[in-house]
Amino acid sequence: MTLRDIAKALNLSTSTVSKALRDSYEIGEDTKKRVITYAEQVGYQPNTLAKSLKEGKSRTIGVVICAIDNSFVSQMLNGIDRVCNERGYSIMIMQSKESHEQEIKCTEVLYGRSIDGLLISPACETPNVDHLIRFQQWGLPIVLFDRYSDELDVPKVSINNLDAAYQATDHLIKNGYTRIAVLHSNTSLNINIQRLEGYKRALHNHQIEVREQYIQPCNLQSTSQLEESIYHAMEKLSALSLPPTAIITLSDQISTSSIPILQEMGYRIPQDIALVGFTNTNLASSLNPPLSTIYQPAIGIGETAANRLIDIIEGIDEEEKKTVYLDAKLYERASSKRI
Amino acid sequence: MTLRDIAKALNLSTSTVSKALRDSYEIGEDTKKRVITYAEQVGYQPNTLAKSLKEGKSRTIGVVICAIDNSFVSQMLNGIDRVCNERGYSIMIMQSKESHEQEIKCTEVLYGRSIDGLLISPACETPNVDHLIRFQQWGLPIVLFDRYSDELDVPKVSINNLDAAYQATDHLIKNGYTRIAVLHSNTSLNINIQRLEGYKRALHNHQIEVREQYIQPCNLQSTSQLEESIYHAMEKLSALSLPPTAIITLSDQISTSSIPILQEMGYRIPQDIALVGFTNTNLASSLNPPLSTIYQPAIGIGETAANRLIDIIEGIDEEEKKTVYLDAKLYERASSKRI
DNA sequence: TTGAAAGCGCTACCAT
DNA sequence: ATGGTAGCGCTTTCAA
Repeated sequence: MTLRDIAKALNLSTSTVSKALRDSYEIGEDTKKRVITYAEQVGYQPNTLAKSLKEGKSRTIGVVICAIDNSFVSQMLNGIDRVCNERGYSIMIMQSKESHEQEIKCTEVLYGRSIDGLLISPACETPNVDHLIRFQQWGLPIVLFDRYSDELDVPKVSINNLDAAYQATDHLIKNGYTRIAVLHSNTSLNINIQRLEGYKRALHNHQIEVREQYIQPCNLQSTSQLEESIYHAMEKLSALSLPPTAIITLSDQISTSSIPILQEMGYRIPQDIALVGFTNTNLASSLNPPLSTIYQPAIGIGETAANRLIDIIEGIDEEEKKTVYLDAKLYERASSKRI
Repeated sequence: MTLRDIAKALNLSTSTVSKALRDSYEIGEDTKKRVITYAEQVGYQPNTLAKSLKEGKSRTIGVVICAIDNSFVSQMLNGIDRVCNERGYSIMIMQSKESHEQEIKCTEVLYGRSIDGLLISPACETPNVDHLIRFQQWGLPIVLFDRYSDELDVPKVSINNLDAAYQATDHLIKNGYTRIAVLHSNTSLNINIQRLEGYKRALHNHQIEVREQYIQPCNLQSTSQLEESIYHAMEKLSALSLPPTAIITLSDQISTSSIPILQEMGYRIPQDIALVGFTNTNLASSLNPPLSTIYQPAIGIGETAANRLIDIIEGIDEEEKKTVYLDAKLYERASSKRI
């Protein structure tokens, strides 16, 4: 059922029908009524593809994330989705699976599908943004969310990563822990660098020496590689002459994967090792023991990023380059209590 | 950068360029090379919109789920995504938020966006499928996954719901529990009916009377309503003259929401109340106590559904109406151990 | 107030 | 082997 079909049936021209359905002032009330009634009756659905092609915009936003099946990520997507629906945009989600190559493929597919803008949280693997710079030069609006890189001059939405890691570390120190290790994402993405910096700064402010052996990278490429790398990191840490008495896991993926592994390895938490994790799972308080967490405003990150991107697309953004940092929140629970 | 731009630059016609890029036998090798080289050099990206409009297919699949931020759902989406990527389709995901009205809106938006097919897991609210029947009559291929309704004559992919609930109930009975309550999704969707049926059949096979007061509906509309309804259900159950000694939660949403609530209400698990939950969270074994679960092959459900839908779209499906039931698996953990 | 026609970028048919 | 052209469904300008 197309405009032409309606036009033929009502003995009108397609342009009249088009205008009538868009409630144009040019069309008489009676004609409008006739058209609208008929269209409803036959269940006319405008062809968005044709409209998009004609108008040069698709009202579709591309979203690239590392993996969809992660509580933090899916909450951000929820925020993005809410805003996009509200403002009349559809989203096309693709997963980079932390692979740089895959990420490039995702962006190319999305660009080919005429997205009006791109929301992307880059893969950990190689924080190279040449492909994004190319798309930016071609005029594609881009907003980075959660993970970001300073190499790309676009709006960014994230949290106060330094502060979040500082809070976690400071909390552990105040609870009597001084030998604190971190499990991080092994990427030079800003988000990771900043979190490591927050960790170091907290140690420094408490006159605690930073030990490089306490800083262990994890491999996020796949679940199995992540689990393996956490296992190896823990083995390395426990083999140290001064093994750590506390651990901070710097991402949701690492946190949720670490918990079962630590338990399997026989660590008692917090007696053998205290734990604070960056994670948004709503099961944190139900874990054994309840997990102290750095909780990020995931929905807010998604909403803010989507709103900013659409603002840019629609040309109503003022300070478009300013990065927005939301606040993460520390929830103190038993996994990091003073012993 | 369009075909015409390339054609102009190389002094060719658009049709020649089009054919050259699609490696047509009609085009000479040298011309092909010239075109391909130039296209790569200027970073030509074909306009998928135009292609879709022309060809009458978008290579896009619409996916409607209740909510994206749920471990089970996001795992299914992961499976769908994998298959779609592999087979050259993009997906457009929309959330019904368990609202029937919202679900209709989702399907209409997706249909308007010229999807080639629809993967849908209907909302709990009102299992009315008239809108789907309409789309089906208009020729839109549809596959139901996870949740399904017999009212709609399309391929379905789910699990052996009756068997899954039977397993959970049987397990509890064998561990000595006879007063077993269920928290269910309050929907007449097949999936829920079947699970309740499995529960009843297990009781029956063990000569245990089915008490209707033990069967409590929950309201999935929103997180807060869900939590409230679980709370009320538990209050009702504990007020009974013979309160239950075990509970089965019949969906991922209910399971993950129940755990913190039961703990807050002061129930000791399994001493005061044993628990078996339908859930795919990978934190089940890390909970306090480790949670016995019915684990569904979520990725497999997604993959199977996506493959069947694409088979239908591409006309290579044979037994297209047969429903596929995958097996769920019971993991026995401490939350339901014999006391 | 209504209609004719061009054109968005692409493919496919038919000429050359 | 290459090119011209119609047309996918829509919006928009200009004419009637």
